[in-house]
Amino acid sequence: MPLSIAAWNVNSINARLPTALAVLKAVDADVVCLQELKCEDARFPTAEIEDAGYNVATHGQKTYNGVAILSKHRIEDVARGLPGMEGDEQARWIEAVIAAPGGVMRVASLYAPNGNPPGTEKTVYKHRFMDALTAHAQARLALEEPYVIAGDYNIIPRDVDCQDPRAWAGDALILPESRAKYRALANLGYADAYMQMDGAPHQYTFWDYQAGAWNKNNGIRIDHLMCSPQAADRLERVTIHRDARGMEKPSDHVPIIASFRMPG
DNA sequence: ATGCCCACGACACGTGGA
Repeated sequence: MPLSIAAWNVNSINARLPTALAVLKAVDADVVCLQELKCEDARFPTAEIEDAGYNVATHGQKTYNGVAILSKHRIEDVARGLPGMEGDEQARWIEAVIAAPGGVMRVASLYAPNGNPPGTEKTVYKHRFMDALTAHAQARLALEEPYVIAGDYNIIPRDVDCQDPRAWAGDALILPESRAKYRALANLGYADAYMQMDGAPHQYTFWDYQAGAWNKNNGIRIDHLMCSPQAADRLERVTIHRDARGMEKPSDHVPIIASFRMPG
C-alpha cells in the first residue's frame, strides 16, 4: 500500500480555506506538509481539516510563517522547531512520525527563509537555517529510516527550474551560495524526489501573482521533497498539481506529491 | 530600472513575500 506525501505552501490557510479544502480533496494525499499558515495554532481551522479526513499537527505563528503536517494516519513523536535554531521565533519546521499501515515514515514540513535581499541579515539567516537543516539531516541518517523533508526550500536548483535565469540573476533563490546549501543536503545522500523520478526542465511549483506570471508560465521550482536513502528506495511517483494555480483565489504555490511503496 | 499582486494588521499604508 503506497504512501503519498504532498508539500504545499498554502500562503495563509484562513485566507483561502475553501480553495485549500478543494485542493486537499483533489490531491488526496495521505500526508500533506503545509507552509505559510500565517496563523497561530489556535486560529488554525482544525475542525474543517479533520472533517476532510486528516489528523493535524501545527507549529503556527501570527501573521508570518507557520507549518503543519496533516495525515490520514496517526501522527506520533511531533517535534517543533529545527534543532540548531533554538531561540528562533520563526515557525519554519515541524517533524513527526507517520504510523502508516504499511510501515512508519518520518516526515518534516519545512519553510526555508527567502533570504532576499542578498548580502543582508536575511541572507545570513537563510544560510544559518540551511546549515542547521543539513546538520539535522545528517544526524537523522544514522537512524537509517525512511524520512522525507518536504516543503518550500526557496531555492531554484538548476537554471532550467525557472523560465529565464537571467531574470533571477543575483537573487537569493538562485545564487550559487543558495544552491550550495541544496547540494550539501543532496550530497549527504538525500534525493530530490522530483529529480529522481523525472527531472524534466521547466516544471514549476510557484508562479508569482504579479505581471501575469501564471498566464505566461513564468514560474520556478522551489518546493522539494528530499528523501533519505530508505525513502528514496521506495519512491515510485512524483506529480506536480498545476491545476491548483488556476483556481479561484489560489496560493502562488501548488502541491508537489511523491508516492512511496511501503513494505507492509 | 521598477512595479505589477497578495496577505496581514486593525485602518492606513508599511512589511514581507519570491
